[in-house]
Amino acid sequence: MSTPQLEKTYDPKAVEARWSQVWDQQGYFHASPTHPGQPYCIVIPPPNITGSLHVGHALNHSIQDILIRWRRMQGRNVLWLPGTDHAGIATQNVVEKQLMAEGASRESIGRERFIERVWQWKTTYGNTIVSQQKQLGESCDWDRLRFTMDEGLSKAVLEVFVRLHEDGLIYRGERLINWCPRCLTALSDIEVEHEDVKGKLYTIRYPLAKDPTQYLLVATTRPETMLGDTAVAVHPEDERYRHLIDEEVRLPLTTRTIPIVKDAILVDREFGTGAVKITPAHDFNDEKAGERHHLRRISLFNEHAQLSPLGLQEAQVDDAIRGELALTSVQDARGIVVKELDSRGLLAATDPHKMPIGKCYRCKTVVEPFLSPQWFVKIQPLAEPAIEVVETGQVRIIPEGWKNNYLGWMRDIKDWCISRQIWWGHQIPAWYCKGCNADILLSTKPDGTWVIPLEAKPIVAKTPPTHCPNCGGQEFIHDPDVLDTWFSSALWPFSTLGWPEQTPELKKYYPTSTLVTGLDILFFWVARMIMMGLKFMGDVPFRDVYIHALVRDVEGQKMSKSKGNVIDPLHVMEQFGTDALRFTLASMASPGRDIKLAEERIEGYRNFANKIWNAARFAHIYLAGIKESMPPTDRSFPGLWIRSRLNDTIQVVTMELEAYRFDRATNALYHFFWHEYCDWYLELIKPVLQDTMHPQGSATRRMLQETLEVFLRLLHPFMPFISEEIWQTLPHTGETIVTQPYPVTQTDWHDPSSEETFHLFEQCIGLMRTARVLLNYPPGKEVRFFVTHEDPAAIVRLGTLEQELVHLGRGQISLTHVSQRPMSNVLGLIRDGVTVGVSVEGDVDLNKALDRLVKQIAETDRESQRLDGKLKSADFVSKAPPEVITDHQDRLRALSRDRAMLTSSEQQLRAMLGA
RNA sequence: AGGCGGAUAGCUCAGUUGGGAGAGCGCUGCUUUUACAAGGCAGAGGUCACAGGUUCGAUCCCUGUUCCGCCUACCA
Repeated sequence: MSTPQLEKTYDPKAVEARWSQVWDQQGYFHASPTHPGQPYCIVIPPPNITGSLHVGHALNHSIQDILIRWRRMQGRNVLWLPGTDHAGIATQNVVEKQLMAEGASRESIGRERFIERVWQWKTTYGNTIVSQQKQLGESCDWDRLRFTMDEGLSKAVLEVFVRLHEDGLIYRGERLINWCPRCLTALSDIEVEHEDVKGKLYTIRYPLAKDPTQYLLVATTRPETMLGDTAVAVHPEDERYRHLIDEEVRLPLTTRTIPIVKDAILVDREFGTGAVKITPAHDFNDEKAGERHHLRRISLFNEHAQLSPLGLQEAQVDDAIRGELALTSVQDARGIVVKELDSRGLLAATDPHKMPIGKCYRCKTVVEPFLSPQWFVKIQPLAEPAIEVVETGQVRIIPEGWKNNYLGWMRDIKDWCISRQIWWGHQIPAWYCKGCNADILLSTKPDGTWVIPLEAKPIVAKTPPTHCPNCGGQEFIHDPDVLDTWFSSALWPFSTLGWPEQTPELKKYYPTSTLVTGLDILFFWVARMIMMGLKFMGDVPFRDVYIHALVRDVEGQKMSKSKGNVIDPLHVMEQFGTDALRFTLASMASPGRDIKLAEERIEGYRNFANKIWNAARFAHIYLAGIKESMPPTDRSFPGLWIRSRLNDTIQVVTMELEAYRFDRATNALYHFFWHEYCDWYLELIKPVLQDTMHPQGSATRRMLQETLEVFLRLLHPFMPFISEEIWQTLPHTGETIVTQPYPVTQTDWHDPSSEETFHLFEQCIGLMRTARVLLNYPPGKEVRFFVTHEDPAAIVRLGTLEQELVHLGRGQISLTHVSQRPMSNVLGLIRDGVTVGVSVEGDVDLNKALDRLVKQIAETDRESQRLDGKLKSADFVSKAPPEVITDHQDRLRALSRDRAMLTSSEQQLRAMLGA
């Protein structure tokens, strides 16, 4: 419990450290299926164990924490389930680097010891991000922290794999897959990033077999793959080539001849020469074309993307260049092939050409289409129900614009390659009987890894088989591949809740409520969770998917370490406070727009935190006597007005949270507190508070205390630390703001009358202050004001505010009827019917005031003419709705009323200037 | 190539049944007054990208154009 003596500026560091510890120790975030209330559950998108908190996490987690704290305060049975994922390739890379530094390698220590090393690494470094999350104030149930390689989650993975296999939805196949020659593993389609590069388009002469003096011109961007061509395709309706169909060409640099086939799908007559080489083992389109024409697949490369001697042999490459080509990289091979074609007069042209290339999303190495046996998920049957639940709105995607993005991708989805040739991850639960597969299981790689040919018969089971059901053999080889990390992530919403066990948690919290994520993993993760959730739980994994923006730098560039434009959230939290960072991110989370984050914005909200802090300091000066909260009896204008505004703010914030409009919710909080509560309310009640004998004193102090306390609860999900810190110093019940009820609107707080009065008051004070500035009167100077209004009711209203007008206007106030206002030595300012006259004293420059009046008259005239023009239009009067016409008429009348006053005031000024 | 999004004040962005253009930051002037100079007060600043259309009326709805961004993709 902190003392009410608050420092002059808010120092977040000590406060944050203290409260994160208390919250955690007291178990306020602990969830239980036995708690009361409607369940509200979010599972965190598991950050990867090699990562540390970046600003994207900060945004993602801040939003979730806002939702979670808000729902918790609303009395829901809240569970925010944290965890991390094992990030197969990334983590393996990190540990391999460590080994390399020690002069060792994964291969040298072997699979078992390598995996031990990874676990060791995970224990030492894998929780970095978790402690950083706690620093951000995340109110996760940390007791339930999960990891994708945990025993329970691994059990779920086995269960899912085996059941999908039984259902025929997992199969082994030999197909072209994306292969990273650096990571030495397969990648799924979406783990490949496409990028346009400047390449070259080579046009090559393929001599006709029956007449080698004639050529077919073939264009390609990858000449080195021509060695593996098994056909050339032309369009069936292309007059240029129709006579060549079913003829053969001699494949340059080889001793082979290959057929010319017709293919309307592959060939675009407009592009290049209209003739396309088909290389089924090195291009995804060619693979399909090869199937259509029953072509042989010649795989040229080894796993390092070097030309393999075996491949060169199979391709019947000329002996003369085979030695030169063997074990060269793609780049080198290209040079050799092009040089060789050129020297033989077969290179017809080389043109610059822009083309897309695929890169590994983890290491940015150029990915090769590679022919190899892999495990796949047959995705179509899983995708169909996952499309339906989004179409019917059982899963809502917010903002809705992304829905089509999702549906489009899902409708065109391709089978998912789930096997990875790495060691860190869930090893595939498939075994091969040594006896049955004796003939084909002979080869092993240098590192001891078995190569499992496609023909091998796997036994898929949750536990290793003891004897072969076929031959009774008892020796087995475990499939060396591991599963794609996203395979286990796809089970996250139910595996973390205990599935396949039917735990109370699973029953209570599944389906979860909301998933908060960035667009970048909509396909990687969200789509797959929906498919797996429907398949294994028979229900959607979550009701709402909120997709937030990407955080970019001030210039709108993606943040990256190499560009040096990364904003480190921990540094920002250190500098400006965690609450400021959270509030900033929330305030910028407008739907459908990326966030350009600049430090100045965070500084601005640091100032907001400080403003709240100082308002609390102010309150403490006068709340010393109040030890417990009591219902306010304040019936004064400032109290009723601010309570009405607070009520409205509660309504807006709640509504915007329901709509996931964090930007608008924060704006409402900011505007209310700074520009209504501090600028007006606190200023208005100062005279009452400062007069210890004031009859309204007690009631005013209670209202001050109550409104501040309610505001802090309203603010808490957004700025958890400062709200807790201040709340603790105010009279309160309960031990923490974390579990207090979220404010709800109250009909008797709504007070339109005092809001209307305030509007009038604000205009009046505004004119008084403007007048002071126009006449260069010092702020402290006692000035005499004459306030009038055309509407007698408004004068009565203003009459009740005389004390307040005197206080904030800093001068004497005379409320008079319009006809009675003094006409000499007075500057009159007018706005919306309010007239404020200021006595002109001393030697002041009136030209500034005159300029303002002249300008205002011109504006008034312009607007009057616009309105008058509309009202004179027969079309407008006959077709516009009556209330719009009335409104126009009212505004025109008010303008001409103001104008009369303005010109009269102008004349007075001119008279004074002339004198 | 296709799809989606964006273009509003110097900057970052709000702005829904179409009817007087807003905020924050920055800027200018005044101001150290007892919650806060990380403050207070006042103020300047905008053909709502461009061209058409629908409408009595368009920042908003429709069509087209330009520019920027993102995603998807098999132009070899």
